[in-house]
Amino acid sequence: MRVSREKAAAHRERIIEAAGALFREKGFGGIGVADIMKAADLTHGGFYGHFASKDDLVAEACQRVMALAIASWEKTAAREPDDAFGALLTRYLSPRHRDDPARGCVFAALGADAARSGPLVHDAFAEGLEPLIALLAESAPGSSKTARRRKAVAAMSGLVGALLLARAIGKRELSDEILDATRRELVDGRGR
Amino acid sequence: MRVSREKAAAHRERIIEAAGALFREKGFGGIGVADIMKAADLTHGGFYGHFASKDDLVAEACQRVMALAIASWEKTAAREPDDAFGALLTRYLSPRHRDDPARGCVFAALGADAARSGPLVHDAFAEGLEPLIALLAESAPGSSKTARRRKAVAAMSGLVGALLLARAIGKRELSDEILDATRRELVDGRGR
DNA sequence: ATTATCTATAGATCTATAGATAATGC
DNA sequence: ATTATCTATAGATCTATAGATAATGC
Repeated sequence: MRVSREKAAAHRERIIEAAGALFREKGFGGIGVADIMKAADLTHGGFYGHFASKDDLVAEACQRVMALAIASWEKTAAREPDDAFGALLTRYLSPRHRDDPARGCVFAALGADAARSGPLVHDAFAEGLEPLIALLAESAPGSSKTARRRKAVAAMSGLVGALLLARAIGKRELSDEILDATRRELVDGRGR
Repeated sequence: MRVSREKAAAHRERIIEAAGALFREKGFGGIGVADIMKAADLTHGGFYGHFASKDDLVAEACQRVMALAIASWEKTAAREPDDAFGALLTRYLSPRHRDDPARGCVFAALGADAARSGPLVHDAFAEGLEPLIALLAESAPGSSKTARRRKAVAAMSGLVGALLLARAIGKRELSDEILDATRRELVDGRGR
């Protein structure tokens, strides 16, 4: 049955939200439109009233997740004005983040999927990454702006790689070591 | 028609080799058994004489790729005995490596896929990662064995994350910056 | 009258298997 | 006789669409 224009807009939001979590958990190809609609409490066929295609939803869901990530990072940085760099890194490299990919970093969860996607997703990822690097650069150590930028980019690489590796391997011990060692090198090794 | 026992073993190798490249290029779910067999110049149905299931091949192909990676890293380290650490990092963070995922690092290409796989693949990834870290630790800077190990783990994170991000984003400029900045931080920033 | 949603299904694709075929190797 | 490979297909799943339904909003 038909619903109001307002409710339809809310349904669209529910689809995007469900997709954002399910894509991160299972990959772009690992979850189908029908299951996403079921998670949003809607029927399969209704999907194509909201989106032109699954790819369309992929791009939209990624953009949404990245916008939320930027806001979340900004909040963390504002909460710890004296050590935003350390706070951001420590939060990112927590076991809690490792164990909850559905609500975590989209680059670690879907970076490889994005590399295999079309230019639409490629560009969305570039536009989502830039603000995070810029935010890191603000509080990164270094005497010049260039040095801070470089440190921010390298830190971002370390974060994403550590989370990816920590999730990929089976041994809990090595997984914990990866998070700890990367955090210590990036956070404690600042005084150069 | 039937072939000799020797040729059948060679066919098995061809399947593993084709799978190693195609999985890295398209992901575990992005390529089917039929296409892998076609790449190995065999017919679809013959697959199940060589492997019990697609998952079986996934594990076998990953193990093969990781064994080759260890040998390749050892060769690079041996070729540059005075600066194995720098040589390994520079080679890994090259545009050439970024642009050829089918023959590149399995952790950057399939880490997220592995995280979504069963314990068989999880364990294979852990066993493939450990030797690479150990090799890095041999030539990593640091006064103690513990410090070198920590640096090796953090460097591994930086490598994998940089490659993943460089491939995920569309903008060539930012992609190049990620490789360069991570390399400079990890290689040049050793003198602590 | 318009339109958001639902049911049902077409068409494509993918894993796995069954049974036939033909060359190897005891 | 054994067995590696091939042909053909069952059964499941996935994207996308067509047509019906029913509530909204002019």
